[in-house]
Amino acid sequence: MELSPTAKVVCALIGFGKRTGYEMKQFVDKTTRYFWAASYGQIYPELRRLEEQGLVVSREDPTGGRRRTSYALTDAGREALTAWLARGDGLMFEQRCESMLKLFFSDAAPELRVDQLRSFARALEGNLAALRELQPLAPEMPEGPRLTLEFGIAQMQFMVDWCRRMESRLAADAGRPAAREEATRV
Amino acid sequence: MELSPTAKVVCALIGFGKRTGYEMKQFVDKTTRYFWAASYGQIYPELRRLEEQGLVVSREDPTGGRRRTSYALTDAGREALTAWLARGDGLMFEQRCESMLKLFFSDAAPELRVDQLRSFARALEGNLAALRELQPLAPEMPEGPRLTLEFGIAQMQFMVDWCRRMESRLAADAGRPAAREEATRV
DNA sequence: ATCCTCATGTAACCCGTTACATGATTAA
DNA sequence: TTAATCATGTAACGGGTTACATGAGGAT
Repeated sequence: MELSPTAKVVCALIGFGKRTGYEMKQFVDKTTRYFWAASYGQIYPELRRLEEQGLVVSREDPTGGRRRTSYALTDAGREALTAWLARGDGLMFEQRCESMLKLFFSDAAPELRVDQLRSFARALEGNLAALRELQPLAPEMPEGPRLTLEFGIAQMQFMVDWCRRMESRLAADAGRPAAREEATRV
Repeated sequence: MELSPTAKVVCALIGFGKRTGYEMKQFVDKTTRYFWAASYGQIYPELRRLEEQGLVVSREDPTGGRRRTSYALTDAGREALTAWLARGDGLMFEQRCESMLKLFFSDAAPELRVDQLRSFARALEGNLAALRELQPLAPEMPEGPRLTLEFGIAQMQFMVDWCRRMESRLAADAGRPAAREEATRV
C-alpha cells in the first residue's frame, strides 16, 4: 500500500496523537514546517481519502455545539505507517532557496552581493528565533521531535554563520581587488 | 514586470551565457539543482512565454543539420533581471526532507532511528561527493557560482557530521540498555 | 457588538515532474 | 550499426497554495 506524500504525514500525525485536521495543521505549522509543510487544502481531502482506503476511521466528536471530526488509525493504517518508517527509501532532501539562486547569479550585479547575504542572514535569524522559542519545551518532547528541533537550530545557526563569514570575507576582498584594479587600470 | 519563478532562472541563465534550452537544463542539473531545479517541461514553455513578453529574443542557430534555437536577453529582459537581483524579497528558504520527517516521527519505531540516520548520512555523502567533483573548477568560476558551491559543500558536510554525531550519541544511549539486554539474554 | 480562535471544507490556480515523441549527429 | 549525445518539445498527471466560504464559541 503506497502512501502519497501527504498521506504519510497525516498518518504519522494521527499516530502522534493529533486527531483533527485543524489540530494537525496547527501542529505542522509549529513544528515540521521547516522540513515538511502541509496546508488545509491537502489535509482535509487526504483524511477523506485515507478513510475510503480504510487506513483511518473518523468519529464525530463535537465540543459543545461546535462540530469536530476526530480520526484514528485502523490496523491497516498503523501497519502502513510503520512500513513507511521502516522502508529505507525516501532519503530525498530538496531545497528551494531564492537567495542562493541570486547569489549564484550575483556576478550580473556584484555590488548587491553583500546586501543579499545580509538580508538572507536576517531572514534566517527569524527562523532561528522561532525555533529557539520551542527549545524550552524540548525536555518534555519525545526524542524524535527533540532531535529534529536540535537539527533545525543547528542548521539555521550554521547558515547564519556562513552568511556572516561570507559577508566579512567579501567586505575584506572588496578593498584589495579594488586596489589591484586601480593599479593595473589607471 | 513580475517574473514567474522559472522566468527568473531562465533570464538569469541567459544572462550567464547559456543560450539554448538544452544547455540551460544541463547546466542547472550540474550546478544550481541543489537549491533550485528546473525541467525541460518548464524551460521550453517559459522561453516561449518570455519571447511573447518581449524579454528575450530567439534566433535559429543550427549546428550542421541539427536545428537549434538560441536566446538572448532584450533590454527589457536585462532590466527585469537586474531588477529581480536588486529586489530585497525572495528570501525564502524551503526544504522538503523526508528523512527529517521520519526522524520526527521515529518514536513510533525507535529501533529504526539509527538506521534512518545512517542511510540519510550516506545519501548526503553522495551529494557531497558530486559537489566535491566540481571543486577543482572553482578557481575558474565567477564569484557567484564559487560561493554557492562552497556553501553547498559546507552545508552537506554540516549535515553529514550532524547525522554521524547523532548516530553515535544514540548508539551510546543505547549502549547501556543493549548491555543490559545482553546480560539478560546471554 | 466585535473580534479572535476553533473548525471544516473546497475551487481555482500555479507549478512542476514524468514520460514520451521526434530526429539529427557523433563516437564506439 | 548501434548507442550515446545534442536538441526540442508537449500532454498528462500529481501535488500544493491561496483564497474564500461557513459557522459556532469564547473573550473584550
